Amino acid sequence: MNSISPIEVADSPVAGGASTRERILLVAARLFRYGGYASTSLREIAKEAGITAGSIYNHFASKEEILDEVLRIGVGGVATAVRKRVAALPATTTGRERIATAIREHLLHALHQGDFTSANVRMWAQLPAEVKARHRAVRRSYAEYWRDLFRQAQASGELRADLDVKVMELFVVGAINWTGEWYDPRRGSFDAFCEQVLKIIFDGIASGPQSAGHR
Amino acid sequence: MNSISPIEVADSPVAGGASTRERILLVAARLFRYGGYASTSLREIAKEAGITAGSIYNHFASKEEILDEVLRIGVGGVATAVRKRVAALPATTTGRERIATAIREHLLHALHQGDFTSANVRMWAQLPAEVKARHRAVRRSYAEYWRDLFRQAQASGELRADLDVKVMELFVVGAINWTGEWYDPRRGSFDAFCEQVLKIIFDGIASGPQSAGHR
Amino acid sequence: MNSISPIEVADSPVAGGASTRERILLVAARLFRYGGYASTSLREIAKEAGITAGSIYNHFASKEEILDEVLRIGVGGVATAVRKRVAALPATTTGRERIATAIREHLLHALHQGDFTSANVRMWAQLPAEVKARHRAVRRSYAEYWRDLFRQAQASGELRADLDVKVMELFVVGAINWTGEWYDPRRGSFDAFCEQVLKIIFDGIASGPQSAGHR
Amino acid sequence: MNSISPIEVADSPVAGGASTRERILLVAARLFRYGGYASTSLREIAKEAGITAGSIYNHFASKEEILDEVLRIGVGGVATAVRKRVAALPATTTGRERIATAIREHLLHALHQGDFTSANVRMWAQLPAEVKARHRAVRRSYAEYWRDLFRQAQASGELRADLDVKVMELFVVGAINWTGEWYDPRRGSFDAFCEQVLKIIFDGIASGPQSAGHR
DNA sequence: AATGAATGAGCTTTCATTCAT
DNA sequence: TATGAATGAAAGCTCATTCAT
Repeated sequence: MNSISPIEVADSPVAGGASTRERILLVAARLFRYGGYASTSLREIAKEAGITAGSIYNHFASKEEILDEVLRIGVGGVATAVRKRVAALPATTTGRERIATAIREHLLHALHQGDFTSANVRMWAQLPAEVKARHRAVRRSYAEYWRDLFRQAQASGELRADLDVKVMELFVVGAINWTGEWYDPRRGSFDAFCEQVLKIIFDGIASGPQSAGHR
Repeated sequence: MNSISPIEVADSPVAGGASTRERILLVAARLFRYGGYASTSLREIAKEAGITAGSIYNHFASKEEILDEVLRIGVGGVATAVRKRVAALPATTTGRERIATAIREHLLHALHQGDFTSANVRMWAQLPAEVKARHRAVRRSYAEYWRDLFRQAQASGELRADLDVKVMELFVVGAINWTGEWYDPRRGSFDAFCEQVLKIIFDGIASGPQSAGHR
Repeated sequence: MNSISPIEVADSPVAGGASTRERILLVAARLFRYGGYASTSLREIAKEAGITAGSIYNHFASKEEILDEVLRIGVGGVATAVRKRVAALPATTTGRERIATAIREHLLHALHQGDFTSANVRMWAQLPAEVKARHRAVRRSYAEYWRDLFRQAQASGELRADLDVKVMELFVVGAINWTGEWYDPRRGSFDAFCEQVLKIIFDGIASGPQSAGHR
Repeated sequence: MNSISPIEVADSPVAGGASTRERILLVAARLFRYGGYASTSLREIAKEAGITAGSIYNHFASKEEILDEVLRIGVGGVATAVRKRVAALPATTTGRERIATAIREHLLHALHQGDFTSANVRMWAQLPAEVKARHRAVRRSYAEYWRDLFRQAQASGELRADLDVKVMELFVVGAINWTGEWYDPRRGSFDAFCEQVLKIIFDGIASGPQSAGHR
């Protein structure tokens, strides 16, 4: 029923060339991102998509269906891209480099095709329970994917043994998701930014090799 | 007009002993946190505070004034507590330990008196511009405070010189703010959690002393 | 513009063989009957007729035109059938038997080709004034026809002289129209049912020859 | 929760003295009667009740709740009145006179406090299934009450033995309910009208003592 | 301080109707 | 003929806010 792949949608610009359905989704993602779900009205979405509110119903059965689609693309897009990129690495790639690749790819999506991903991150906590329920599986599976990356790297001795895998995953993925909220492309190249983030994550902010948290 | 200090409010339990005004704020913070601003109605707040919607206007001039108060307490509470705690450290304390202390105190607030802080974090990005404008000063000042902590520690050689101070601050504060979204007290003690987070931040997740991000 | 005779439509089954226009009418009559005019949407009619809403306008100029057609067939069908049947009676037929025949024929339509007739009965009172105005003539003429039947039978001494012809007509026709709302073919044969109704109408429900209503 | 007895409401005029809740009900009953449920808008009801649409929700939770109340009063009012009146008859009253009394009382309600009763009669068939389900019990119980009246009178030989009790009840009650649709008080006194109806029901329209339906 | 009824603007959604294809 | 997308006017309902009591 839904032949539009997440990536295609995420890639296409808000240009007039897009189909009405796509235009609605692009506009909705942006408005949801900056205004939230509840305070974005269908009239607003319609207006920016160049149609009237009633016409939306020729493409979506309800406001919630638009939300679902935006959420789906939000996680789906990143998850698919990350998995694909990591899978393409040579078999000899170290666990650490796998994680670095995943982080780079995730950042790329969160920052460059940001509306869907950011809308997802920002809205998630405040969505009605039933909506969350419909998307929990995909999210959980993506989280599990990351956890595996960490687990394997830890097992091979590349990651510290004194850290809980769950905490690492939640902290790291949460942190890089959140970069979308403050990243400013005008401050430097994306690649340079990426390397800074990777340094912090892998080696920390401290200069020396001291242990942290001692009192 | 506003005689309630942030800390008092943040400390007081939702107990019936609280004044009506305080009860409204506590309830509002919780509802804003989990449902967002737009989808939380005054009737809902009133109901949970044990009064009717009209009565709210005996304590606040508008819904937005409640929001303002919740936001103010949200940042104000943490900022004041962190500053106080760090200021109480002996003059000889290292920059690194100052930062560690700040992180611990911030986490304590974000996790244990969470509604105001979390509501703040979650809602911020989606607030109307004028609302944000009213609170930007406090937020900026708090961010500046952190940046100074980082700057000083970097100047004294305790933090890596190859990292941008701004990126460090935004990444670290963003990351610890976000822990409020996934931290689960049932998984272990707060102190243990804190130490894990400090380890990651200061020394990273990698086991060895390699440099990160090399390709 | 309207080449379909009422009877043909009323007789034809909902079979796929019917023309699109006929299918629309049959479906509309049924939906109007069970759901009323206002709450039956053109999309609903279209769907059950196997087309889309827009296509209806190739056959009817408006929803109201469909209504008009359904109403026309509703009274027209019964009226024509009753007149024809009664006219076919031998000249010697008594007034009473004429009325009995009319009742039987009317019941046959109201019960066996029920959608048009029942839709008519049920909707009439709640139709907008202008719609009613367009059909009042036919209805009035049919009512007048019945009133004549009663008048003649009363004149010939076959009906009681102490009853107002208008009251008789309205009461009797109203009552038999209403049978469509509760008649259940599973409770017995149509003929048996007819005879019961005729008994009540002509001779009443009382067993003896007492006068009614004395206090 | 609902302290207004059906009778009180049914009796009170549309005067400004009535409470807002009552005014809404009176207006709604009238509009439902003449326009049906679906095509009567809350704005319309509100306007005639002298308030705005939103205010209705201070008194009713939904449009359907108004409908429920109107329906409840519609059957409840008549049923209660009829039962009370018949119960007040001396024990020696004949079955026939009991039925006559019931008919008179029912007509009184259907014709003189007509909006609620007529709205009920007219709308019933076209109501959504769940609405009907909520009111079926009361209706059924009232029908059963009538059926008992007929049964007893038939058992005592006062009603013809060759008629089915169910058919009698449905035909008679349906017919007198329907009088509300055509009764015109300007044509004569209510009492005179009643007596005509009673004559038809008990003794039929035929003048002689012939049996009906012979061919 | 608190209430409950009222308001008016806004919301999502439905619908009859139009029209290019 | 039929379609699907579009429109604009409603609809039922929610909500922040006001105000007499």
